[in-house]
Amino acid sequence: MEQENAILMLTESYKQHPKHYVAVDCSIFGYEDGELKLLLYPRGFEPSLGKWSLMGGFVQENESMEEAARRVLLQTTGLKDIFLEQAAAFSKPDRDPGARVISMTFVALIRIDIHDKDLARENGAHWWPVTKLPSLVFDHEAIVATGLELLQQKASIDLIGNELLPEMFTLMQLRNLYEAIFQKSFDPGNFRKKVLSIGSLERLNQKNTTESKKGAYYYRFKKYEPGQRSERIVKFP
Amino acid sequence: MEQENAILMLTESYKQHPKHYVAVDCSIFGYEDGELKLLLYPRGFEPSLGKWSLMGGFVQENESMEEAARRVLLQTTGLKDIFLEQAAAFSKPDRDPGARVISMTFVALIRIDIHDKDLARENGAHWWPVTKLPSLVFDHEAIVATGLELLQQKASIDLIGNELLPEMFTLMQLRNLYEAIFQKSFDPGNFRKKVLSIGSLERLNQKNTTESKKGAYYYRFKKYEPGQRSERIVKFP
DNA sequence: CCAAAAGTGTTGCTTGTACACCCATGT
DNA sequence: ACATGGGTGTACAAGCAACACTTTTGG
Repeated sequence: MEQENAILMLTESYKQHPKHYVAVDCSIFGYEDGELKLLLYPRGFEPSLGKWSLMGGFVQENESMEEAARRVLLQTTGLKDIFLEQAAAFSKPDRDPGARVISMTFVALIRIDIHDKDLARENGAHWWPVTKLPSLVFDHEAIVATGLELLQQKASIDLIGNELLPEMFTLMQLRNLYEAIFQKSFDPGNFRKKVLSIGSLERLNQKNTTESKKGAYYYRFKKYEPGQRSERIVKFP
Repeated sequence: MEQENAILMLTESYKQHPKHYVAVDCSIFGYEDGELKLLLYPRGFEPSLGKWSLMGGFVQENESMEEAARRVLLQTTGLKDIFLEQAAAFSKPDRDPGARVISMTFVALIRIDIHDKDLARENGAHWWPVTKLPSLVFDHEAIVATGLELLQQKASIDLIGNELLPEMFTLMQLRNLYEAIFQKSFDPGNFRKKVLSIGSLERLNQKNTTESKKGAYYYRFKKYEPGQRSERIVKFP
């Protein structure tokens, strides 16, 4: 602690403290076939070589944790400028049996349809439905659980589909996404009214006729306009 | 990244990565004289010796970040078993000019009336009203802002007074606390009904007569009983 | 008596929910 | 024609904000 070594009062005073490996681990969520999915990798090195794992990497000297996470995302999905948010830190000394590694975890949301599938395949990546996850390395199951909670909390105030759905989507697709996130079903009529009342969606003049006979209007998220912040907050579920 | 060095496939593979100083910084909130206050310290070593700072410490080899934060809290306030929660990580490479330090930040809530005032005085600690904070070292102002947001969010679902008020308190005291946290005023009648509807307070048979002529019943938080979780969620503000 | 806080009641508005009901159309 | 999803309307309950009103008692 500081007071014990106040005598030094130098940059030197940092030096008596230990340094640690610091990693970022990303819970990468996507949405496909009506299911919320998580991108997992067979771990590429010991310990636990080959077991399923979140994608992660070590924080380098010249980068922040966010930058490290973006680097990892770019290297594994080919995507930049994606939704990425800090979740929680995991720091039990023995959480990684290979070495003492402190891990900051992130939640990323991506559109499965536009990520680089070749890059993912190269790394042995696989999309797992969140309802049927395999057992994971170390404490990664707890990390995912925390990330999923954050996602639900986020979705309950922000209307997040933008990050997970294609550019244009029907309200049924948005509802299915929310049902996948919250693992419960919503009344179609009420969901429609709730979601439209927020005012952040705009209806297009095209219809999707593949999922119903009548055809459903496509919607998309309005471009974010500063100054015109959404007043109305709607809580799910 | 992992795949580049899959050849190693050894614990050795960690070794090519840099290590970092990892610190914990605590936003310690208390409540006194109708104001929400933050505990600050004059920094004890260079750089920025003497400037106001959050209390922090470095994570040691054998402890988690939570343990490090609890150690810091114990050393500076004499309190253990207090409310402590992870907030956010701050990791810009140049955030601390003395060295590259990655900081995990925590929010702590304590009852000012029971903390060790001698210990605090010894370290030069001072309680500052959150509405009149001095300028802080490095990025600590951003850390406090994040912590305060977390506190407000917490208070808007959990009814937190337990951590900040004395054992027994009147509803007016609780309301004043909430007004200090949210920096706005609440209708006394509505606040009373809202807060009692949650069902986590119990009325005692004693009255406080110092703050009003009529006298107001004291309340306290019910002991947490597992199984009997509060169903009702009430949102503030 | 009066000011000030304690405590209760009333009213009207906004939301959420359950559910009925018509529309359009591919099979 | 009918099943399926699209889309709208209604009716009721719940929750909340605003505010009126009554109680108590020290000064």
